[in-house]
Amino acid sequence: MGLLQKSFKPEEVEEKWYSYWDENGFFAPVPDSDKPPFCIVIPPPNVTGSLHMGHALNATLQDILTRWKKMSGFNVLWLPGTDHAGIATQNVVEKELSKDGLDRYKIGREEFIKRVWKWKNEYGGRIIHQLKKLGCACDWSRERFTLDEGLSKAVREVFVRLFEENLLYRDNRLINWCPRCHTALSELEVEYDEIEGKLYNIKYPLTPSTLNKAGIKEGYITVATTRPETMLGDTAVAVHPEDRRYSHLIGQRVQLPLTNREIKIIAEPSVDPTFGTGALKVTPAHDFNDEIIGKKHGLPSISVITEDGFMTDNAGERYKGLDRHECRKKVIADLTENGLLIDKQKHAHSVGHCYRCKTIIEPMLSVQWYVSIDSLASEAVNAVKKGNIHLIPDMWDNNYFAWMKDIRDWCISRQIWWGHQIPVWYCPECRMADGRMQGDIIEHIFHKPLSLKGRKTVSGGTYSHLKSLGMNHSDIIENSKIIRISKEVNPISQREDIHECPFCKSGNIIRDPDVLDTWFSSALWPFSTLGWPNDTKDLKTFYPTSVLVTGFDILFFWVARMIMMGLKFMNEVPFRDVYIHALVRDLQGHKMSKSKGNVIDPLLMIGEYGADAFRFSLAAFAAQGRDVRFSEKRVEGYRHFINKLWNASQFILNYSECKTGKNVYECEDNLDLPSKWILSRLSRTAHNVNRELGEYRFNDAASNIYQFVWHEFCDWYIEITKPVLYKGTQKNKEVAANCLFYILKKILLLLHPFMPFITEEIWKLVFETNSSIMAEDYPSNMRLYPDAESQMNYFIDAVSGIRHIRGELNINPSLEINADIKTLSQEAEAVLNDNLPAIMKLTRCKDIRIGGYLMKSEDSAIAIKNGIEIYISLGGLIDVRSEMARLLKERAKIDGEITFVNKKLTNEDFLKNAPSNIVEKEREKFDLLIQKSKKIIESIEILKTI
RNA sequence: AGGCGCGUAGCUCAGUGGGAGAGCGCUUCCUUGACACGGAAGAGGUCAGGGGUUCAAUCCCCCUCGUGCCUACCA
Repeated sequence: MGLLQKSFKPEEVEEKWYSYWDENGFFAPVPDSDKPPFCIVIPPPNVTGSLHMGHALNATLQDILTRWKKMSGFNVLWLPGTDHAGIATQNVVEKELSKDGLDRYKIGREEFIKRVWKWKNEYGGRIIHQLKKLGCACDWSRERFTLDEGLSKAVREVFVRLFEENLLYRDNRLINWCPRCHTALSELEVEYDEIEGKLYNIKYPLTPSTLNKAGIKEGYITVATTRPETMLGDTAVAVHPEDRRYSHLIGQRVQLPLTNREIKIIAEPSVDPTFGTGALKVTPAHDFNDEIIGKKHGLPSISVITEDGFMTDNAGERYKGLDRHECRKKVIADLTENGLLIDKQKHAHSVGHCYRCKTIIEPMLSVQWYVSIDSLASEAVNAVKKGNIHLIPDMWDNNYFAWMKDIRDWCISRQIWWGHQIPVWYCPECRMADGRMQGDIIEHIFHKPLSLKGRKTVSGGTYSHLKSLGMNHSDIIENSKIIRISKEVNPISQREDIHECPFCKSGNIIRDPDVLDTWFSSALWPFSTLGWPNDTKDLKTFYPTSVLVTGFDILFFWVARMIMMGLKFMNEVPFRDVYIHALVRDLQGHKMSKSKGNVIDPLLMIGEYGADAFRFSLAAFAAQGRDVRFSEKRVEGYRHFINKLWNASQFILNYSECKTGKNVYECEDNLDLPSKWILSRLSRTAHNVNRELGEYRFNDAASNIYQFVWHEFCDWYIEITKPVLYKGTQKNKEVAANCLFYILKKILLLLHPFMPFITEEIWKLVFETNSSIMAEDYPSNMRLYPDAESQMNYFIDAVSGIRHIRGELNINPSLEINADIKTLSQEAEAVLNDNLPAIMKLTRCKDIRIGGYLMKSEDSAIAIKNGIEIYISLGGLIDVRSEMARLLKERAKIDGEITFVNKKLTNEDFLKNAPSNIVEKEREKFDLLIQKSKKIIESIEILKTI
């Protein structure tokens, strides 16, 4: 029997037990098991990530479920992995490159991807390592990565099938562009922040012909804008058709300032006449609303900003090449100089930022790949409506439905290199319907201008043009990047890489340079990780998975898309339940972020308090539907709980020679009241914990166990067994020890999902076994003793009654006293008589008489608890009456619990005789109480007559 | 602007149509043979405010205020 150390040292056991479990296969499901399956796929953290509070909460909850289900007779798989996190990872590696003065174009695509893999292999395992520190029971033999071979195969299969079913298309439209990350983003990847900007009022002069027609010499229309630089790409001014101020100008023309272009004034009902001047400049190439107006009115789109955020040639000689922010200043200056800027006002508006790098995004016209989402989305809505998927808590339903209703086609192409390259090829040699070569509209730009045979320098051009200059296919591909593949070009999508055009057999085919949105591969995660598109055993066993545990921040990014893809490709939902947990905030309720400096590092918490205490805290914090304000103080509190458990175990261990190992229920007749009581309480606790875990009420489950272990088992039962263990008969000792060990065992089992390490440690030490606690059954369906539970109340009332008086009278705990207890029932009297030694021990009484009043002296006091009257005698040490009076006056206490012998002081009496220093407020309070109770009595009477 | 939440003890938060709770903090007492990371006894709340439904409301409904998030708009 190993003796326990003085205190529990988490750092000494966590590593040991984790590798023990892992090496002995406790984390893996059993092949061909006939147990029911239970499966969770982890929300794959970014390879670039390191564990933050959100991950810690997320992983802890999954681990609790995993371990609980495993112990409850399920064949459990918790499948781990990481996400390649396209933009985020590419950014990290690009930053590294820039330290060496390099960029990705200088080293080329192939070399760059090699470097990212190298980075991934070196640093990508960090978060996995951290999950292990937390104790996660993931099956690491099944660990996946969104870019590994199998998942890439799944991605390609999905892409090609969607392509074949015409659910994918390319289109030239306005997208959110991050000039820094140099890629398109989906609308979800744009974060809107309110910023204090300026609203500029600018004069657009009417053209001479317009003035002539109107017969006036001078005139202008004033437009309001927050983005003056985009005026260089304006193609109209729009006013509301019923706006009287402007109705005479509809159809007329204005001179676009700072350019030599004239634009039309159009009527457009979506213009809000009350905003600004009521006249809107229309820039279809750089604003989403303007794009809609432009399409409606057949306006041209003029791009004035490049992919890098600089002004294009279209912006005019004076502005081309300027940074977009610089250009704004210059435009303002020029307008001011020309007297065209009327004024500028402060104006708060929200501006989109890249969710990866926080750069202001730019609406930009470009050709991208899209998924037609409507049919997929309606199936996904049905799955939740029909109850095939439950969102928990269900308040998310509305959000989900609302978002799915307004969903737009999903832009899935990204102009970066790290990711799944789109499995599409284009043949520049094939001809289009109109007879042109497709190469005519595939445009290249050279990495650096190239001299051709010393006579000409080219910086780029269309594929056909470059060929006509004598360049061959590989010259073009190797020295240039593709800047545009027109949407007219015919894409060829294939499951296997192709090397020649299936139509004209040309070997000069060009692969689409873009990669897929990271979320495209994550959308397949629940089935791709189980082996799809192969028909694997895992897929058969574990799909659909049981529950997805995730934060609401990726409900749309990820959860909704998994539902769509799961339904589309597996014909079945990817999971039954979606448990949506809260966000972890700091104590002030702010989001934790590096820039705010309020981040709490989970690993520091584990180091300071141990993984068990930290995990238990997270579980206790995880109330549904509310964000978590993380308080380190509470973690400290739960570390105390661990210490309590450790010490209780140590105490029990001291009496191991007393136990016989007999099943406690076999000798049921020998069980005393407290033992039956604690067994019954244990049973109830286990029942509640099982129910609450099943309902994802982790905090309730945690607090139930906490309450039971500390305030029932330790505070009462252990204390009650002490006199038996110290001085009891051999037989009584045996019964008590058997019970103690039995309950400790069940407590460890109940706690294991929450605190895996300490429970395994104590398990091994106390029960001297070679088998793991993980292999045991979770407590459930134990015997209840309802009579014992109610009878024990007499015991507890008696003890706490005596203690209450002692406390109120400040009787020194070392002082032994006498007590007389009068009960109102035979049952109570019997219960107290049967348990006298324990009661005396717990209350430090030298004598307790039950049934009569022995000491009705002036020097005694009573407490009344649930029908038990308790008198205690103090041996003349204290003037009880004056002491009581002092206390009562001091606190103006009116609950009637404490009073004098022979003269029960009711509330009414007390107030009648109350000294004048009892404030009027107390009297009012009392009156209110009387009224209230009278009302209640009346209403009950009424109810009876009804 | 619309939607979804939240407002309960000094702090962090549970909770319920009939008794107002936990942890931490605070006060008093106690080192008694598991544990001072402990034990015992306490103080402390108009359950945001107002109205309604009900015999009965902290809980259900409505309004107001405060606060957070999501969606949309923001020329």
